[in-house]
Amino acid sequence: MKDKPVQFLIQQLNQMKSENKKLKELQNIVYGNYNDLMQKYSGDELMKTRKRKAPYTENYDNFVEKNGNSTCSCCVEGSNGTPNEIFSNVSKVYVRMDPSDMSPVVKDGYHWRKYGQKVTRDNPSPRAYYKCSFAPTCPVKKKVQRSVSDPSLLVATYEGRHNHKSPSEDEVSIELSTAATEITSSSSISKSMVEQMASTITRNPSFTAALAAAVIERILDHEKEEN
DNA sequence: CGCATTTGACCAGCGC
DNA sequence: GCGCTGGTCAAATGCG
Repeated sequence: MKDKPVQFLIQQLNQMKSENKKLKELQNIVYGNYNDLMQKYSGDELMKTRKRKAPYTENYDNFVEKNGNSTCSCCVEGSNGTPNEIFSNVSKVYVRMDPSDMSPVVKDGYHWRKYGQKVTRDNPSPRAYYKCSFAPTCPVKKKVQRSVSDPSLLVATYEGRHNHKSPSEDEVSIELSTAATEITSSSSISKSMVEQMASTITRNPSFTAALAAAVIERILDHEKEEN
């Protein structure tokens, strides 16, 4: 009886490892695309194409199509500590939304305060501007706008780095550690309870997005350490 | 009543 | 210098 929840958690762990492997493959694709871009444009040429000092590429539709990722719920792009400063501290997250859900909200586990909205020239969908409100000193901002070619795809552009942990990351770790404590300290825990807990966590869109955000953060931290 | 959101005004960068 | 555009501010408004 006691082994079943443990086996279930091991199964979940293997599943997470599998997903982690997929994320690594995605990361390699992103770096490949990034290197292609860097070869095509020198930093000066890239800046010449910018009306403003936008520190990132706008060509996210090409990115999605290149990877044939039309059904993925979440894709990431971005880099840090690269030789070219214009790409630093900026990342993009692509979130496919339910077509019936027209609210331009990306659930990524952080708390955001909307401070502006603007209709831009190249996209009829309004662009929303958010600041991280979880920590008063957190400098992170994000812009959220629907893709021109695919209105069900939300493009969230993050600028800066969080100087605090993700709230949802805390929640998830608390839930997991609580489950682990209960499993090891009690033999009466039911399998259905564990399954329900795992199901609740994995079906939560904010968990998925928060996981992606956490992976990006780890990658950026790793790169920063290497440089 | 307090907080978050909305939205028009304002500012700054860029091209002409 | 002027107009266009993206980004930010802050007063007004809405909601729990």
